Amino acid sequence: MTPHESLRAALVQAAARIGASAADVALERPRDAAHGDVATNLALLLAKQLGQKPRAVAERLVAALELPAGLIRKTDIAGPGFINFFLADAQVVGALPAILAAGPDYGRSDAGHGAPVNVEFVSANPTGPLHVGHGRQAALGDAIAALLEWTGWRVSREFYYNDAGGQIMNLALSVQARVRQARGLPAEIPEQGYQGDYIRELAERYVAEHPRDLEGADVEAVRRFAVRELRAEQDRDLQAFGVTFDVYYLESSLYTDGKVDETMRRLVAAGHVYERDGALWLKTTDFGDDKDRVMKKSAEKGSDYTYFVPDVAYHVTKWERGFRHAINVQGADHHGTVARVRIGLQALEMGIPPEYPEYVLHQMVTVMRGGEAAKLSKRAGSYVTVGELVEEVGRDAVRYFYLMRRGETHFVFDVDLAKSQTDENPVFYVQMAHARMTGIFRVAGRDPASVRADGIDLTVLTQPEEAELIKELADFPAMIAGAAAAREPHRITGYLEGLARLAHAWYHKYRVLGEPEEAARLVLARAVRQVLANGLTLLGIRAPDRM
RNA sequence: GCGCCAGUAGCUCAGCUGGAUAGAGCGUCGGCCUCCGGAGCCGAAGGUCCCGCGUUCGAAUCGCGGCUGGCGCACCA
Repeated sequence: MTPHESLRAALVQAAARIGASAADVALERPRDAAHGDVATNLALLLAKQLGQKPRAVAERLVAALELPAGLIRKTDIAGPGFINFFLADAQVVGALPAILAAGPDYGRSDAGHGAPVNVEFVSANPTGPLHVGHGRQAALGDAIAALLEWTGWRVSREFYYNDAGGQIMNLALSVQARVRQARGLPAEIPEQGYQGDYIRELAERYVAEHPRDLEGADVEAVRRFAVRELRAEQDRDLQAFGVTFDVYYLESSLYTDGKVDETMRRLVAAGHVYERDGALWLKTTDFGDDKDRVMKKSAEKGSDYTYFVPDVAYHVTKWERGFRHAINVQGADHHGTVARVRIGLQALEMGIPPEYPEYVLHQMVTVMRGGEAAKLSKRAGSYVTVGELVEEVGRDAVRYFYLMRRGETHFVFDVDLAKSQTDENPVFYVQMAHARMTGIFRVAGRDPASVRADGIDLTVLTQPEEAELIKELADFPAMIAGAAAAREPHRITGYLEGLARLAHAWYHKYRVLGEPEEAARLVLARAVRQVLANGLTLLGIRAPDRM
C-alpha cells in the first residue's frame, strides 16, 4: 500500500465514524511545502452534508483518524478547513527503492487493462509533402499513443490515406499539366490544382520512368505514380521523425471492398435518406446538425460520393475491427467533420455510442522565419516540410517543441529559435540534467544499473532539496496517468522541466562522490536519471549520456 | 449570422478538471566558476488572470452576456 492509499482508507473510515459518507477522497500535493506533503479538502466537502462548519468537521475528522504507525509525522488543519499531512521521513525516501526496482517501467500502470484502442493521426492526403501542421499532429498523436501504452492500453497507430476522390484527381491533372508543358504542349494546371515545385519534379520523374507516355496521356498512370511517390516521401519524413504506424488504411480500399456501398445501403435502410435536386441527402438535422448533408452527388456533378460516406464507412470499420475506443487526432480546421462523422454513425443505428470516435483537435501552426510568419499554402507550394524541419533543427528538439504546448493553443514555431540550438531550448535543459546524472556514475566508474537501494540507509537524505526531489519523482506515475486520461502530453514536458530544475539545483549544491551520503545519493541520482529517461523516452526523445 | 478554440508578467506559455499568497522560461537588473560538465546555480523587479454579472465556504478554472484574435460553416476533402 502506498502512503496515499493508506491515507485515503483511513480518511474514509474516519468519515464514517463521524457519521458522514465519503466515497471519493481527493488527495493533492499542496503547492506550498508549508502545507505539508499531502492535503485533503474532505472536511470542506463534508461540511454541507453534516451541516457543520468546515473547520469543526476537520477537527472531528482528525480526532477520529486512525493512522498506521510511521506514516505521518504531523497533521495540521489550515485555512478554511484543509487537513494537511506531513509524511514521516522514512516514507519519503521509501519511494526510491520502488523506482529502481521498476526501472524503465516506472510510471507504467494498467488503467486500460489491455483493451484495444485505435489512435488515428497525421492522415495527410497524398497530395504533397508533410508540412509543419502534420508535424504537430505526428508528435501529438505519437505521444498520446505512447501515453496510452504506458497506462495499459493495447494501441494501434493508424494512418488513413485519402487516396480517392476529387483532390487526388486534382493532383493527377496538375502533374499531367506539367508533363505536357515540359513537352511544349498547351496545358494549364486546374484552377484548384497544385502549384508547388514538387509537382514539376514529379512530372519529370514520371516522364523518365514512363518512356511510352511522354505526354502524360494516361492520367490513371499519372495518378498512381504521383500517389505512390508522395506516399513514399511522407513515409521518409515520418521515419526521420521516428513515427511509425501499425496500420495504413486506404480510402480507395473502402470502395474496392464494397464498404462504401454497404454503408450507403445501411443508411438507406435506417431511413434517414432522401433525394433532392438529383442528389442523395442524409437527414443529419434529425441528429442535431444545422443542415442536411449530401451523401451522393447529382448526375450533373458526377454522381460520386462526397467525403461523408467513405468517412462514415471508415469509422464503421474501426468499430467492426473491435476498437471500442478510437481517438482521432486532427487539426482544428477539421472540427466541422466531428459532428458529421458521429451523426453518420448514429444514423446507422448499429449501437455505436454517440461520442464515438473521440477527437483530439489541435490548433494551427504558424511558422516564423526571419521574424515574420511564412505563408503556408499547399496549393501555392510554399511551406516548410517536416523533413526540412527535422534536418535543420534535429528530431529531439522538433518533437519537444511540438509537445511543450497544449494542443488547443495556436502554436508559433520559430524556426530560427529552434535552429539556434542554444540555451533557450528547453529540451537541452532536460537532456543536460540526464547527462549530468549519468556523469556522476561515469566519474565514479560505475554502471548506474549496478546501484541498488537494498541495504543502503536512505534516511541520510535529509536535505530539503532531496526531500523535494524524491517527492517529485514519486509524483511521476500519477502525472503520467493524468496526462494519459486528459490526452495532454504537454504535462510531461512541464513535469520534466520541473524535475530537471530540481535536479540541477541539487547537483549544484551537494556533491555525491566522496561524501558520507555517497551511497544514498547514488541511489537518488540513479532514480532521477531513470525518471528523466522514462519521460523523454515516452515522448520519443533521446536521453543522452553526454551532450 | 451560427459553431469550435484561445485571451494569465515586456515576450512565449503553465496552472494537475473549483482550493490556500496565480507560477516557469526568455528578456531586464544583481550575485556565484580550484568542484561529479557554468548548455548550470542563487536572488530581485515585473499581474485589472480581456470586461461585466452570477453560482458558493472558496472562481484564472463553472454558468450567462459582451469584446478581441484564430479556424470552420460546399453536390472540396
